[in-house]
Amino acid sequence: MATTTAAQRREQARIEYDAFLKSCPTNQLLDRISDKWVSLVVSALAPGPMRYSDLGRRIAGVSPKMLTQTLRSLERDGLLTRTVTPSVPVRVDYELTALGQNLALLLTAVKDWAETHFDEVHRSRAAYDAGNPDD
Amino acid sequence: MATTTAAQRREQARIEYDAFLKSCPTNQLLDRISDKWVSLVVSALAPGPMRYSDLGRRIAGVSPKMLTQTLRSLERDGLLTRTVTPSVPVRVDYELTALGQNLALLLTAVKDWAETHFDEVHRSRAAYDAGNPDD
DNA sequence: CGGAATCCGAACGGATACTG
DNA sequence: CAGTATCCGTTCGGATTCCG
Repeated sequence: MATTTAAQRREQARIEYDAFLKSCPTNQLLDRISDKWVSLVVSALAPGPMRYSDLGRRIAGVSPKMLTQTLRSLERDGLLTRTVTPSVPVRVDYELTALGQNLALLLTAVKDWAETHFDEVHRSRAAYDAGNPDD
Repeated sequence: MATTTAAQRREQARIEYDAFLKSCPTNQLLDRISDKWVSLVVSALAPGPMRYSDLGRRIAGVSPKMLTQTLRSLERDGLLTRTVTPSVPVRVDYELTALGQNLALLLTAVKDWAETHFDEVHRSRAAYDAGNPDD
């Protein structure tokens, strides 16, 4: 019976471990906000409310699918509100909640960091690549 | 010749646009640091240097592949240094650079935010899901 | 110990087309 | 205008195996 014990133990460990990971709130939430589109959307909405197509134009490179998907998840997480105005052409506004504004401060800081230190990173990259040309 | 113009124009626009995106430093770098493993590794290394296997144990859930991959990209970007000590069993230490420490402050703040506000987010999620059970 | 290489399923994400 | 639905290539990332 020793033939299956190792595999079984590993499987068992994997299951328990998986449950542990799913129960770890930080990991979950961190994974959610560590998303490219999340950063961009939240940063874009930081100054004030914006319409769907305005967001699409401002963010540049986002597909309708990703934009909607990101907005939905942010709405679900209570980071922004979605307001539908049933005019002749429908109008939908998105606005950060207090919680969202809170997060925006952090993400904007990260964005600023990226802008500020990009040249350093870029130089470091070039130096690294010069050392390992065949990577 | 109008038959191909539309497609060609779209293709052309896509190429130009792609070049624009690739030339946009912020987007690039933001995408890089908006990574789950990057946050975790940088946070883990914030207090001080750590060995490869210590990182693997501390981060919990990272595969050797992802850990190495993340460490390599961070080293390439000049956010950490890799020091090999050729002992009998090889020993490799990873340590944040000044730039890495700098980023660590921000990412740790984000991590703390996630821990602090998780319950709010979780409640919001439950409420949202209650309203749209068949999503 | 600290990786590198490979395989492979799952998920991400873009393009397109259609709806209300 | 503000999406939704589908297709489909690309990437992510875990498991496994092997090397110095």
